[in-house]
Amino acid sequence: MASLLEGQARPIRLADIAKAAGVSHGTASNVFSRPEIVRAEVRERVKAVAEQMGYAGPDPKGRLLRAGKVNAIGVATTEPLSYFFDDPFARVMMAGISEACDATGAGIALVSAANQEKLAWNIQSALVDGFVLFCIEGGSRLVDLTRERRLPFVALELGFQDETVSAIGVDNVAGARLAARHLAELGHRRFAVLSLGFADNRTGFVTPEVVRSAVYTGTRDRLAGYFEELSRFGIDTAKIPVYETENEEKSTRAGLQAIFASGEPPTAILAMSDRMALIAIDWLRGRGLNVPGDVSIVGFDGVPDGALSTPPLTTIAQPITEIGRRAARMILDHDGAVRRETMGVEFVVRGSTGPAPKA
Amino acid sequence: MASLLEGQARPIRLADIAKAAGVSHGTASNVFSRPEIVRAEVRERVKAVAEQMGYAGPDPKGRLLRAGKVNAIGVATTEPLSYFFDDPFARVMMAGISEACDATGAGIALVSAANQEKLAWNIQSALVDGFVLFCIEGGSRLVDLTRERRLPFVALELGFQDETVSAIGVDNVAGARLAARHLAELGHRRFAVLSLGFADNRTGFVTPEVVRSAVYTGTRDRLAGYFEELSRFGIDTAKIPVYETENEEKSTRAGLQAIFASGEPPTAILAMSDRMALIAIDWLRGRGLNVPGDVSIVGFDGVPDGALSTPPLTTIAQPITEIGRRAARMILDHDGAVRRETMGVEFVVRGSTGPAPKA
DNA sequence: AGCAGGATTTGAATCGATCCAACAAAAATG
DNA sequence: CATTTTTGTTGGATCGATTCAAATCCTGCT
Repeated sequence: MASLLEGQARPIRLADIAKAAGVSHGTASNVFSRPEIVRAEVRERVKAVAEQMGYAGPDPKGRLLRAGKVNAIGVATTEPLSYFFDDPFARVMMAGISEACDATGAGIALVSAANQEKLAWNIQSALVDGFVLFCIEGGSRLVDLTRERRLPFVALELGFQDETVSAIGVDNVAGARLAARHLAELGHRRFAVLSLGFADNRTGFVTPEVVRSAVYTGTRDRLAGYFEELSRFGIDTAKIPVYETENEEKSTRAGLQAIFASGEPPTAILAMSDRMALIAIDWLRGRGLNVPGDVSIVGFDGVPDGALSTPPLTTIAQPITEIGRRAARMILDHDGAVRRETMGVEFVVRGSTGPAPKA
Repeated sequence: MASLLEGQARPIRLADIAKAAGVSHGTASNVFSRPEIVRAEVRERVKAVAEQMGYAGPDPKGRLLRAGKVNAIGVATTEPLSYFFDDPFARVMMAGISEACDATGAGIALVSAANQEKLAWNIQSALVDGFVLFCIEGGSRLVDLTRERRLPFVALELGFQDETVSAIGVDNVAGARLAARHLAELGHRRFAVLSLGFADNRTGFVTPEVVRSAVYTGTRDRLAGYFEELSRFGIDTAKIPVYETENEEKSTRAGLQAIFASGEPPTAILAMSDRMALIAIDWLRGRGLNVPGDVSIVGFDGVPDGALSTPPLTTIAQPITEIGRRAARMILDHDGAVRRETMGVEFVVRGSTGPAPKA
C-alpha cells in the first residue's frame, strides 16, 4: 500500500532500492547491469526489494547519459511522418534500414516536421547516434541543420554539390541513358520529361538557366543522361519539354496537362520517378490514350507498385533496399570518414513501353 | 585548427563554452534554452564562443535526464522492424499514429526484436514516454514486458482477457456477424474459416478446446460472431472447418490446402484478416477456381490493398487510421486511467462475394 | 547619497544511472 | 600461519544539461 502511494508520488530510483536493501548504489546498479558479479544472496535480496517497491528497472534516461550511445538511428525528412509509411520508395528504403538495424539491435527514430522551426527542433533534440536523411524538398536545409548536430549522417537519394557530406546515391547518368536509349531504339522521337526538383519549391517548365543552377545534382544528372543519349540519336534535346514537379499528384498532373497542351504531343515520357510515371499512366488513361500504344513511359526508382500497375511499368530500378541497408550501416559503424557511394541501377523492361506509334 | 583537434578529442560541453565565455553554466544554459532572459551582449558573446569552439548545441541526452520527458512514443511489436513498412495493416495504423504525433511534435521510436531477449532489452531500454503495442504473435509476452516499464501503454488490435491494460479494438463480434450474414444471405451454406491465432505459435484446424482456452479474445470473438450469425440460418457450425494460421503466406496456403482437401469444399470463406483473404483469392485463382463464381470470400480489416485486388475484396473495415490516432493520443495525453475503447466497423461490399453457386 | 525594484547572473542541487579505484573479506597458496 | 589471489562491495566522480533561490548589478527617484 505504502509502495503504491510512493509510486504515485515519484518514481523509485535505483538509489532508493539500494538504500532499502542496505547496499551501495554501485552494487544495486550491478544487480541489474552485471548480475553475475554480485553475490547470489545479495542479488536476490536486492531484486526482491526492487520487486516489492515496484521498481521499474534502471531508467534508460539515466543510463543513456552515462553510456553516451543511444543505440538508435534517426531517419529524417522534411515530409510529414506519414511519408515513411505512405510513399513506396520510402517504404522500401525503410525496409533496408530496418534490416540493418534489426541485425545490430539498433532502434529507429523517425524525425520529421511540417514546419521549419519544428524541423530544426526535432533534429536538434532527437535522441540518436546519427541520421539518415531523406533529401526531398528542402534537402539542403535538412543537411545544414543536421550538420550542426555534429553527429554522423548520410544523405540519401538526391546528390548535392557538397562533397563534404556522406551520401549514397545511384548512377543517375547511366540510368537515365538506359531509359532514353530504350525509347529511342523503339523509334520514339518526340519526348517529354517529368522532372524532379532542381531547387526547392519550384515547379513548371524548366529553362537551361534552372538546370545550370541546380541544387539537386541528381536531377541534373538524370536530365543530362537523358539528353546525352537522345542527342546520339540525332534528337534535338533543346525542343524537349522538361516539367519540374513536386513528385506528387497535383503538380504532376499539371505538368502532363501542360505538356500535352502543345500541338505536337510526345510519344514518349521520361519520368524521373516511378511515382510520376504511375500518375502519368493514370492521367493518360483518363484522357483516352493508350499506354504503350500511344505513349510510352519509363519511370525511375523501381518501386514494387510499378510491377502491379496496368500496364506494368518499365523503369530504371535502384537497389533501394540495399541503399537503405548501407546507409544504416554507415551510421551504425561510423568511422569518422566521409563516404560517397554510387550504386548501379538495373533496367527493368515491363509493359509501359512499346514501339513509337506510326504517325 | 585547435578547435578541430579538440572536437576530435571529446565533444564540447556547455560547461566548456561557459568557462571560455566567462559566464556561469547557468547563464550559458539560458543562452540556448531561454535566450530572451539573458542580456543581448552576453548572449551574443556566448553564442560567438560556442560557434567558434564548434559547440553542437545542448546535448539532448543531458537535457533529457533533467526534463524527464522524451517526447516520443514507442511502437512495439514482436515482428521484425520491417513489419512496420511491409504490412498493409501496420502501415495504415502507423499513418494514424504518425498523424497524432505530428500534430503534437512528438517523435516515433520503432521497437521490435527477432528474439525474445532482444525484445525484452529493447522494451526496457527504449527512450520513450509510452508504448503502443501491436499485439500479434506473442502479444501477451509483449504486454507483460511492457508493463514492467511502468510507462503508459495501449494494446492494439487483439483483445486480451486482461482488463487491466488499456486497449483499443473493434467490435469483433458485430463485424464477424455482418460478414457471416452477408454470405448466408447470398445463399452460401458450406463455409470455412481462415482464423487468426487463438494462442501463440500454433496453426492448424481448431478444436472447441482451443477456442475455449483462447488467449486472444479478439480471435475468439470473431469466430463467435461468425458462428452466432450462421446458426441463425440453421447452419451447423460444428461442421465448419476453422484453420488457424499465422496470418502470412505459408500457413494460410497450407490452411487452404487442408480446407479444400475435403470432399465437400466450401463455397464461402470467412477470413479474419484481409491479408489471408487476399492470399486466398490468389490461391483459388491458381487452382482454377473463380472468385466469386465458385467461392466467395469476405476479409476483415479494410486495408487499402483490398480495394485493388482482382476481384476487389469484400471486407469488414476497421477504422484503422482512427485507431492509430487514438492510440497515440492515449499515450500523448495520458492521465493514468486505464481505458478500453471499442470502435465500430464498417461493412464494405466489393467484388469478392456473390451468390452461392447452384448445385 | 540612499534605496526600492526590476533585470541579470551565479552556483549549488538535481535528474538517474554507470564506472572504477580502493578497500574488505574470503579463499587459495606456500 | 603469513601471503597472495580471488571475489565482492563501496562510495566518489562523471555523463551534460536545467532549475531555482540567492546574490549582484543597474536605473530611476527622492
